[in-house]
Amino acid sequence: MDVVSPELNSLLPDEIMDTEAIAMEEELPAEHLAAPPQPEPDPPQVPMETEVPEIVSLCPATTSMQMTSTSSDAQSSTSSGTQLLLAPSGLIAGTTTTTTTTTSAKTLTQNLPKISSVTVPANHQLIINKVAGAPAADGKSPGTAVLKPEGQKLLVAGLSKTGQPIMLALPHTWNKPATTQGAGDAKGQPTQIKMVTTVGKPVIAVSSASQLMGTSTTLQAQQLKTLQLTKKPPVSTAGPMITKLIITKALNNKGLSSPASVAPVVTGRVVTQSTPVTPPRTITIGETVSTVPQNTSGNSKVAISPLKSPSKLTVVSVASQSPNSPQKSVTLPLNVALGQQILTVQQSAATSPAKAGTSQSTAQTVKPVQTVGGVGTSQFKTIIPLTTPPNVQQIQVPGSRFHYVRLVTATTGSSTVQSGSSTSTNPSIQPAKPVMMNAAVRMSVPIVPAQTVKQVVPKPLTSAAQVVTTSQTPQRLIMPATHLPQIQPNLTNLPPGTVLAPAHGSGNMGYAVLPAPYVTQIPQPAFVTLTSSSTFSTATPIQTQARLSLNGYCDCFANGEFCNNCNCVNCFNNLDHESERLKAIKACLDRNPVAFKPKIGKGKEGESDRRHSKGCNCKKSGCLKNYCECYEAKIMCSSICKCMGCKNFEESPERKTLMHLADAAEVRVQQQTAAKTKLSSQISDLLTRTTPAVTSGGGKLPYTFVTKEVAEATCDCLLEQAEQAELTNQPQAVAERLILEEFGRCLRRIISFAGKAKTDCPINC
DNA sequence: GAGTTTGAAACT
DNA sequence: CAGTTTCAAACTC
Repeated sequence: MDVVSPELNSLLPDEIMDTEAIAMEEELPAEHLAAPPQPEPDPPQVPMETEVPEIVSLCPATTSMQMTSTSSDAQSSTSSGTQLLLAPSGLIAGTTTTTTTTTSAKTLTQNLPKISSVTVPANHQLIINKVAGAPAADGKSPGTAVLKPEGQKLLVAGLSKTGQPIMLALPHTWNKPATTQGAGDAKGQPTQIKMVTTVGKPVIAVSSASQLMGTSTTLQAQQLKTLQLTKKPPVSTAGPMITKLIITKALNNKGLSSPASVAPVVTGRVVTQSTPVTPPRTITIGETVSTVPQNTSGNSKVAISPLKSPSKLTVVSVASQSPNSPQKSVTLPLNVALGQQILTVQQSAATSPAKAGTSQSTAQTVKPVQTVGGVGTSQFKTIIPLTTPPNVQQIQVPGSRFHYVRLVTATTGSSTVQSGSSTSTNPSIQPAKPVMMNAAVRMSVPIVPAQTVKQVVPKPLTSAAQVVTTSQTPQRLIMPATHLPQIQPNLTNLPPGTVLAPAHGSGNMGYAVLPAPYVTQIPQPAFVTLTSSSTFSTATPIQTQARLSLNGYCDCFANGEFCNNCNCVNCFNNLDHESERLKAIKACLDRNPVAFKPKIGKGKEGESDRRHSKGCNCKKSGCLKNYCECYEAKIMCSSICKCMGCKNFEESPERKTLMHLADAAEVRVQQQTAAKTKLSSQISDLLTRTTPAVTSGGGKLPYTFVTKEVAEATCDCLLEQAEQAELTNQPQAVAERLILEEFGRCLRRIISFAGKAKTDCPINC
């Protein structure tokens, strides 16, 4: 079924729709770590999947994101991806039993490298050593890195609460970045992935290869746990490259055995994000675990390092609607998080597992979002699994940073099905929840800008996903009006940057990703549009005035955000002009594929080593004014800058002086502000207190002598006192005391004058 | 607050 | 790819 109407397709950037454009094989030749013994033609790639340069899905259950759909039109496979399954051999059979029907997944399981040993250190890390001689090392393509039999290690961290280890499959391509690193330990040493799950700041490190830039993990209640890792190879490579490692953990609810009794099977998929030149690559690692139905996952949190991206992402899973078929694996594409960092993953218990699938029409309440480790909540992204996953469709726009989620929640049974031609023909949709066209409302939700990662998420083609495509409408959240009272409050409560991602297949859970501006800007009433009014003004040409708000000059637009509280005039960068906005986005991406990527990226060193992605081009400012983007970002210019007369480098005395002065000025301003605030409150309080005490005199009250002039003079005295204290380097406590003493003297003088005035002129002079 | 400067992005 | 134009923010007065 089509998720995007042809009209909409025309509006979307090429990166979105042109699945052929991003052929991962070009730069990242498909490498099957566990290649089938016999050369097998790759199945036709699904458009959205092909956008992913490399998709590795080893675990059938977890690959449902791309392959769960069993309908005839379901996506075929992810064969192009490198695949490596690192799991005890005996567990492999269990994985095949779960769900997947794709051939690639089966073949993968047949050729999984065997793990020779599993080491569980005390720090919740699991090291898996691959057995030598794994069939994966054939080296299908020239660029293929080969797992070294002797030491390919996979370090899995963060054992789930149930004790199930999360294992990461490490495709041999993982080593590729290492080869280009130039580090001494790049070659010859076993590649090791470390995944340390700490509440505060998760760290995922890949030894000897590259540095991970960030991670994001989403756990789908009861059924899946996905983890995204972002890896960035050394800068020395041709261009910035970011690899995302997605770990998907599928939990089999029916499993009654103890958590420890069943070993998890891991599949992996790695997405490598790179510059336009370098196609992204994705590794997804999934884990199929039989667990106790109730919350095996509990509230597992995976903190992810807040890396370069200022936007952070919080992942919160909500109780899913009970799947009718627990065995059905539900995979949730987590790459919706894009470049955003996921800080928290909260996995909630399933509500009612035994509930019949057909009755799950009502949206369940979204659990409160839990945010961990961040201050600027406005920048946090939240992934909240929705309870109506079958009705959630996610459309991601690779490279565009914009991701769209279409939610089609179940409506009443009497509701009629959408007008679209595609859905009615699909028999699989019939049992699914029909969407009332007249009553349904749609919500437009452009999703989080992928700042660093070219998103690769297959179109949700599952039968459950309802297509209410009214031709020109862009990707939207579609919800029945009757459910809005339930859903909207949830959305309202969502922290900015909520991520709603769909569940596929039997999907019991959906996620939505909403950037903060999208949530905050759009008033809820405006957020919902009746589908009946499908006349979305797509034909409206972008007028001159509109262009002003939709070109790169607008920071909001450049940041992939809606304008909010801006001073723009005739702004088109809002939901009311979605089509125009999409056109503008497309135009921008056509001109510059990385137009929506953050300018400040990560350097080759640690996280703190940020640097401008393109470098500045300053000529007159010496890179010591805010004209310079590097200086503005408080980073030093790098070798890629083309500035002239640059003084923004480490040893620059001008820079040091400037920084020192700036710091001193800032401190001074803060102190003065604090002092003023405190004194102001004290004066106000004092005047309030003195009011009743002096009213009996019949004369002019003392505080009436505190005229504006007197108050200003008093403040001058106090400020002078503060400055003197500062100049003499008095401690703050002493300074405050001096100021208060001065204030006391001023007050006594005022009172004294008031008394004199009353004496001299008892009759209200 | 108006005018100038500046550099990024768009445009050619 | 280089030069020019446009634009909005930074900066100055």
